[in-house]
Amino acid sequence: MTPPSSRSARRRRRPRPADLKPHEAELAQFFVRMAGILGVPRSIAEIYALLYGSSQPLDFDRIQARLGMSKGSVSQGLRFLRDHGMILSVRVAESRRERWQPTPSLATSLVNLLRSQVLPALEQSTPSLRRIQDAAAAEGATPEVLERLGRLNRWNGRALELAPLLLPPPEA
Amino acid sequence: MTPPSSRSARRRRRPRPADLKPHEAELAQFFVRMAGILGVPRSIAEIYALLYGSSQPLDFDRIQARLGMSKGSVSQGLRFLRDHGMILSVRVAESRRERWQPTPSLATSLVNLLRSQVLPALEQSTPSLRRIQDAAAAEGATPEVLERLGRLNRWNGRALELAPLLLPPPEA
DNA sequence: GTCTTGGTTCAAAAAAAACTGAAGTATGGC
DNA sequence: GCCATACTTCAGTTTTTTTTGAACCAAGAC
Repeated sequence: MTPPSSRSARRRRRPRPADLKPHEAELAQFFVRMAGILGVPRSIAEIYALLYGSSQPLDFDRIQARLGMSKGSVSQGLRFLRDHGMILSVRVAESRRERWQPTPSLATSLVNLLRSQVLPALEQSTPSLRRIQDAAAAEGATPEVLERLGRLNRWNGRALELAPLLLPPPEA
Repeated sequence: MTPPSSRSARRRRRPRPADLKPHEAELAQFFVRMAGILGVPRSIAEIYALLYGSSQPLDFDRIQARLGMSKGSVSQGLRFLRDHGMILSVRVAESRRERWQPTPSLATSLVNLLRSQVLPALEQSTPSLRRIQDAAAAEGATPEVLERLGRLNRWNGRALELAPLLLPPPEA
């Protein structure tokens, strides 16, 4: 996104008082960059990266300590990741705390994430698109414009049909 | 994006002093929603939508007037769309002004857009990912973590190989 | 029941992105 | 060359998103 600002240039690294090893920091950087493309906040990407590179599940306090972020951010980040099926909690008998680890398939996680962003937009748009096409027709738009709008409509419909096949609904 | 804010909930419509017909406004809304997913600014989506629904190419001043946005935004928006191969200019003999219209294939436009966002991130990441994997191995990470990192690495490589096939390089 | 632990919530602060507009530049017409 | 038109640039401002942290709540231990 070169001109107005830039999704790529954005998220200029404000160094967080984190306590990560160099390769952990680099992994975080990678996930932050990728997440940026979809507009997922830095703090969430950092949490995921930490868990992704960790040999064992981590609990709330450890995550907060290693990343040096607020309780609020950790809580919201974990909620987001959990809701999108990107992390799982395991509980050990001795402790009341939940311990988190990444879901086995990153691919599935990404599809979940995309679905959750794209589908609602598509659904909201369906009736709109039809109205737009009708209005344009009624107003004497050129065949070329009508064809463009028609294609938009068909795409929307096909995308909605295909979506459920990608993965079982929300929780899966 | 439910918790921190939301890419979907964001871009709450601040009504612009625009002079669009109802169906044009609705089309703009559609493109703004879709663009939001990829983090493309509202003003850019509005310009594209206006051109997309227009029966003839429009010039700079007309775009500015219809959308009620600043010269700066129109200029930057057109640059972005042009640079990503999403619009084309036609010139008529009598006038010095450029007149803009959408590129024939929206699909191609979208692929361009994606490429321009994803590719640089992937390229930047390649050396990083290898270092991360090595560092983790050297540090005695579990086989599970090493496997995760390896998969990341392979994906990155495959994505980079595939990318050039999607479409001829930058300008095309 | 009451206390402690393990979080969640949300209003306010901070940071980042997007937009504006006035000043600047480039190109065509003369 | 000189002027006017047609943009482009970018510092400053506005808007939106993200983060913080203190107050709150819930569940298990006692």
